[in-house]
Amino acid sequence: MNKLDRNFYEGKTEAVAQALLGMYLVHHVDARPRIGRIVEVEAYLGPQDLAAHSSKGVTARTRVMFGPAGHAYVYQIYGLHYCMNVVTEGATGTAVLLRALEPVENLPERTQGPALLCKAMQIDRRQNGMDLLSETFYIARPDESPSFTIVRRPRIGVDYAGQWARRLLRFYVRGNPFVSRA
DNA sequence: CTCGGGATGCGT
DNA sequence: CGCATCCCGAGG
Repeated sequence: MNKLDRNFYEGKTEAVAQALLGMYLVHHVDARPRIGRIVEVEAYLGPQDLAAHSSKGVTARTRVMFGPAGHAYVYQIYGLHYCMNVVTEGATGTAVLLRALEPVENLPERTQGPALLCKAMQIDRRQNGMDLLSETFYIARPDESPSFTIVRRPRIGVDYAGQWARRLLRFYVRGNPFVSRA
């Protein structure tokens, strides 16, 4: 496994989103690595993207989105769930939401959906703002990855975002059983 | 300060 | 389709 470097995250958001498919998300909890293969993501393109939290500008909540690439933006939703994003580009308010994992090591079976992903990986507000170049929380390229086809679809749950809701910014691995809402 | 609603998941 | 459950961001 090869940990992704800063340069990877600084790429254009749509490209980074697609490149994250097949990568391994790793979180060491109690000295045991929880590992999942990323199989579904969504790109959020910055302040002009009405579906993105950064469309509200820089606030206490979106501060991390406007920070350096390669950090985790974790937020609470509906009062009880968490969702994790990877900040991209750099100080641009852009990010990629991680929506589903295929369990690889030390994970429960239910990892399909952004909140289940966080629950399985034990990710919550404590990980907000963490640098993904750390020793215990990072994303890595596996030594070998099976080839796959990427499917593009509209993002989930952003109907309020007008024309932005129609953009094909959700990407997933075709045929993978862990993709949410098949 | 109040208040409306949300990048979800689960049960009915 | 309703609900849990909390905090963000807007407005007074």
